[in-house]
Amino acid sequence: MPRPRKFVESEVVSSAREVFAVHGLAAATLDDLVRATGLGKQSLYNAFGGKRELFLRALSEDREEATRAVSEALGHDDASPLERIRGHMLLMAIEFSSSDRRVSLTTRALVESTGEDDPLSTTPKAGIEQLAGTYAQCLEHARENGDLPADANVQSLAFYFVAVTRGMELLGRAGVGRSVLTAVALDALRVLHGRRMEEAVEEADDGPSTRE
Amino acid sequence: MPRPRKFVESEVVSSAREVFAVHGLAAATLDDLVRATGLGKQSLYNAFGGKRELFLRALSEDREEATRAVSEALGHDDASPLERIRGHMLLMAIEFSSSDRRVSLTTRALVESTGEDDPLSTTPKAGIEQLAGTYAQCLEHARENGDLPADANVQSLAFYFVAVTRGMELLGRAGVGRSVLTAVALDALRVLHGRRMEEAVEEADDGPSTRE
DNA sequence: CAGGTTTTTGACCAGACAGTCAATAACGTA
DNA sequence: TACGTTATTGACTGTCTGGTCAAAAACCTG
Repeated sequence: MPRPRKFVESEVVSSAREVFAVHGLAAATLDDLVRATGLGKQSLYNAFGGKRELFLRALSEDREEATRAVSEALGHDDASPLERIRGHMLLMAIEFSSSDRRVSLTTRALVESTGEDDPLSTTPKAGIEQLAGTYAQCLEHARENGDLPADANVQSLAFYFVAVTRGMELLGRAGVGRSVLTAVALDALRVLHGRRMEEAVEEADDGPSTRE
Repeated sequence: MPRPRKFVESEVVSSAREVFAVHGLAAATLDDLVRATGLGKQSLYNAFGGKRELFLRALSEDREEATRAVSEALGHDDASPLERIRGHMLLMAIEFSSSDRRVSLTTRALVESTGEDDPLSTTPKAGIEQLAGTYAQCLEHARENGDLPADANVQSLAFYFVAVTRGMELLGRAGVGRSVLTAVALDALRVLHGRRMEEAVEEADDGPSTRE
């Protein structure tokens, strides 16, 4: 009997996520969100509770999507584990050098968080650990395959890849060019292969210096 | 004959930098700055022009200090170039896992910037390139020493180290523990050495998993 | 088709915030 | 010691923001 909602919650969260990815939590105004989602202020408030809560929802979605993306990229067995990681890192290089001004909500939350027990800090931390777990799984397979030395520390390597990815995101935001980012990704991968310098060279598509 | 200032500009910038490092540009209120610097609003305004301009000054200082720190760490010839980089990365691991809630203004500026031509974006970009230049110099020495293969791409490796450092900063902010960060740093360094797994293990001080 | 429940709408509010103004104070010099 | 210059002080302001309220609307069921 109650009046039904005119919106789909997940769609609203998606739109909000877009806004937050561009502006961040503090800089995004409620009006930005109202405009982007199409809902009225009060409806937003009824459904989510406020700007911060909405951000938290968007953050969860962001985390889920990131985890899913990495899981998929590393999960297919169309290639060896190491090749999958390679493909994934190269894809990230391309993504992070796209010109849109988006920043992952994980990074945004981390930077805007006010304390270690702030959900803005704990959620990203959990996300990072989950992501690292996904990498670790793939790396473990590689180790079992003999593609990685038996004494490889799969755990720390997993966090290493998360760190590199985060760093590449920031460099991309700074406007560092695609070729550099790709080279960085290939450098990062060399940790897994020992010394194979040639690869880094053959891949870089548009020269090693940044556009300017 | 004019009335002299009661403050030293560089000290004010330093205090402001502290505030911005904790809160960021948007979230820092003018009152925070007034309290931290000891100046009145109007004095701040006279001397610098406003919050944003003050941030830009602090950002410059941040960039200079970062560059100087890396230059010094990589410049001494008390050790081989590669050993210097190693020492530096391990130091970063420790620094980034300290519990203070500071974030480099470079990272903050990048995240809060609104466009690629925004000084909040261009300054960090220049800083990153300058930093990469410093790394490149050190790596070049290593290459000349024969500590690096002749075909090593010193340029991209330099950006690689900047990226890893940035990533470690973010992980530290998320509360990832010192041992993990140290292990990450050591993993990152393996790019330079080929495959030497043992090092990563012997160095990690308090176990490879994060505290929780 | 009427009633109950919830959403929507749009006006409203109190607080905070960056920035300004005008008056006062402090200094060096002449 | 008086004057000109610049710093300081503290009160002021207009705007914007997140959040709230109350009335109207929409839907489903009985």
